[in-house]
Amino acid sequence: MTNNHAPEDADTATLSVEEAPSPVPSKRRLESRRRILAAARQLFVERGYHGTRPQDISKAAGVGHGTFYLHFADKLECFLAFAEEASAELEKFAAEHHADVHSLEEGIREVLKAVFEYSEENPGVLAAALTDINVLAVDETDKVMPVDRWAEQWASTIQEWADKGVVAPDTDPMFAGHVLVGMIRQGGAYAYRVGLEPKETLDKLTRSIVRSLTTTP
Amino acid sequence: MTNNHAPEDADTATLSVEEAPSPVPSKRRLESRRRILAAARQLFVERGYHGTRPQDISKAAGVGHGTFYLHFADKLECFLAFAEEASAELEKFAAEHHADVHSLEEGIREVLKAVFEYSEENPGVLAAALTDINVLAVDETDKVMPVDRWAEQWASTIQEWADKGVVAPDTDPMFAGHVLVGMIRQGGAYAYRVGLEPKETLDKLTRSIVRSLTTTP
Amino acid sequence: MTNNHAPEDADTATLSVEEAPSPVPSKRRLESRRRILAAARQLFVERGYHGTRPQDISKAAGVGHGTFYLHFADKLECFLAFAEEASAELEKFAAEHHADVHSLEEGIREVLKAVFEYSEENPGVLAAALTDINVLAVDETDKVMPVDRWAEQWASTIQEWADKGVVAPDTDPMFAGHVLVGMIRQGGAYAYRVGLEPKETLDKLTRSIVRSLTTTP
Amino acid sequence: MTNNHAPEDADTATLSVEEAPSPVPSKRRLESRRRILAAARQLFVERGYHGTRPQDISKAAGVGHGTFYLHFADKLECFLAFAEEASAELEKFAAEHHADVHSLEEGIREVLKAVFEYSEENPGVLAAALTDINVLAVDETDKVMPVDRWAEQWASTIQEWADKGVVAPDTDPMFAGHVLVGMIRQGGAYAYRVGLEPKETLDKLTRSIVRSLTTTP
DNA sequence: TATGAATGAGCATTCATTCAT
DNA sequence: CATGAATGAATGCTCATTCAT
Repeated sequence: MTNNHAPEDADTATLSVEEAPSPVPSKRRLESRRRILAAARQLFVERGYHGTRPQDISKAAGVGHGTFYLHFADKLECFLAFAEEASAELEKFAAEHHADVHSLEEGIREVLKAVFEYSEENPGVLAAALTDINVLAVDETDKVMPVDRWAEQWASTIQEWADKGVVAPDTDPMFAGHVLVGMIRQGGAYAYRVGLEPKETLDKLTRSIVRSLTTTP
Repeated sequence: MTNNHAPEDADTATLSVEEAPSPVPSKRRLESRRRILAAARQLFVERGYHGTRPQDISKAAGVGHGTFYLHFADKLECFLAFAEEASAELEKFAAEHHADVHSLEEGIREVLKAVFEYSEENPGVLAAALTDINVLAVDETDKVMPVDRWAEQWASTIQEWADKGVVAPDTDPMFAGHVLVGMIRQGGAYAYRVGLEPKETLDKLTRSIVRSLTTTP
Repeated sequence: MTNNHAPEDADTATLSVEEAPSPVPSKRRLESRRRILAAARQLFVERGYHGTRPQDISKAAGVGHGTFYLHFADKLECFLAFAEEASAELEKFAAEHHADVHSLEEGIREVLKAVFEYSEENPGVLAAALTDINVLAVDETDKVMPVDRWAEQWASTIQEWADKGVVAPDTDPMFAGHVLVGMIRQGGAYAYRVGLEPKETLDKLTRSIVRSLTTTP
Repeated sequence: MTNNHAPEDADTATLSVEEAPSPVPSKRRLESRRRILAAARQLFVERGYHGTRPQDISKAAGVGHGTFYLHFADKLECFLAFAEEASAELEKFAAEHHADVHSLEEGIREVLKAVFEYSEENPGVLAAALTDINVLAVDETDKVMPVDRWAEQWASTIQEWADKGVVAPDTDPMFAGHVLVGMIRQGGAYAYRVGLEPKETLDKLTRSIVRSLTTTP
């Protein structure tokens, strides 16, 4: 079908003789994609998925409308790329802010702090990126929601803590990861909406999460 | 609740002695609304907000397309009515399942049990009804999301517990209410997706929530 | 005029035994019609033909929506009844204001004065009533436009003047009647829009019309 | 004139060095617009504003429905473009037919002749183009009606005559311009409807107009 | 005679995507 | 590799009119 983007999933492209898919994505091409993603990010955050048209993105990116489809198979793919990007950024941000940690509480607080700082520097980005996929498109149940990937990351962190014995032994890391993401999401949204102090939000959320993971003997 | 939307207030200039626009909403009218809401519920659950057209609802309800707009000003109003309905049902369901409760844990478990039982009897309804309003329509920020109303209900329950001294004194009921809804939502969705046993889900969620609200001395 | 509206076209109703069309239009029926027409007048003036729905009229009249069609076959018939009413009113108004007239100029001035006074007492009514029928409905070419009836009235007045020899002998009364209505319409609309003094408008229009009808030897 | 309607101003945030949205409106684009306008003209004349749907225009123009909205923000804008076009055509037509003129009567006769000839070559176009804006859309009072622009053109012509002293000194050019348009409109419509000879119409109308503007000492 | 709930063809408009250049 | 004009199925909604009560 389309040739430049995705469809051939790594292993399937073997035979095709003509059209080697340009192994070195020319500088111009990369620049286009960068501009489109930047514009998409801004618009998805400002107007939401349904309020943003591919045309708007192209225009804001300063490229032709057709160029959009040179880089993304459709609107959803573009959104997922945006979500991915935000996710990666957050992870990097969190990694950089990883102070030395001596307790569970400190660890959680550090990560949350990174999340909130990222959110302050990139307002609205997380909220937009975590949008539920079911609401974006019907019958796309195969695709993985960004929010779930995030939960899985938390799960593995919790697993590490479990290995160290700092969380309650009856904790199911995967389940806890998802629950925890729910806490951050809903709690963060509420705090933002009512204008709660970042410090206070951090305190309250940390406390809730730590307690939900531990049991004092 | 209100549904007789009246685009024109129409004080009608003339004398008009009697007034009273429609004090008794006629059996036929009520039946229409009932059918439309029932169809809307089914379709919103099956296909989501964006996958459901007013026409589909009307057709499924067995009424004319125009009749839809006799009862709801627009699609969003219809969705909110559906969400409201589901919310009320859940509340009633929970109230009925209120066993005698002797501890915080027992209390939370009872409510969660009601929620999960309701969800089993009405699969998908809660997930649909809790859909984020920002994703439904752009610039409808004034409207209250069902999920927030639910959080507020939890908040008042938590407040009662706080008055009894069974939750940690440093608990902010409103914040905790939202956090708790996040836990249920995300945890419930995860459990449903991976097919976790209801009993197990209930145990895990109850444990997480109780811990998040208490601190053992 | 019409009461059971159109279907039996006066001469065709001879045989029908049952349903003598209620030769004495009950008081209630007349009252309904009166209310509807009054509401129609107000709305047609305020919002124009296309901006007014039969429902709006019924509601403003304080009658059921179906009642509208008990009195008028359709919206257009209702509009024409309104135009007719306005036309009759204006004629009556003009007749009452007929001072003794000793010259053509005086005669024209008197009629115009009546028209403007009527317009001041009934703002917008004439403008609305004179609406071009072609703009109201497609393929209703058989119906007579109010504006044409008005032109014909002017024509017969001009004929009288011609008989008295006060207008130029080469005047075609019918043509002149229409031209004159055009002058009043467009001139009046302009004067109203730019807020010209009534006195001044009257002077200017009278002057133009008198001149257009006479030739000084 | 302007037609590249740009719903979003879209300063596009990013750098964007080149700018210039579409300095040369591509041949294809112009051709599309031409076809749409031609189709619109035919349909507006044949069926009137309310009898013509954007879909009909697109279909008749042989373009997709969406293309219509690529060139006009909405139906009204398309109609106004049509009216503008007709107006410009008429003006050009009149300018070309400007014979040497030695008297007011001759001048008026020449212009009217041009108008009637244009109307004969383009039947119905003037009638359609002069449609009252209030009848097209409610609450668009800001837009200038073609008929008013025409009146203003007449006004300036009358002003020129006044400067030469060939019209009565008490003439208000602006008012007279509007009155005169009323005469042409209504008189022309009447003549067309009853099938008056063009020559005769021209004579009668010229006579009326000349007289309305002059006073013999 | 009156009602008002119901109707459904019809409307103006949008937008994700394609394709000729 | 890029463009932007073109597309047309689809959408949410209206409103003149009917008809069961």
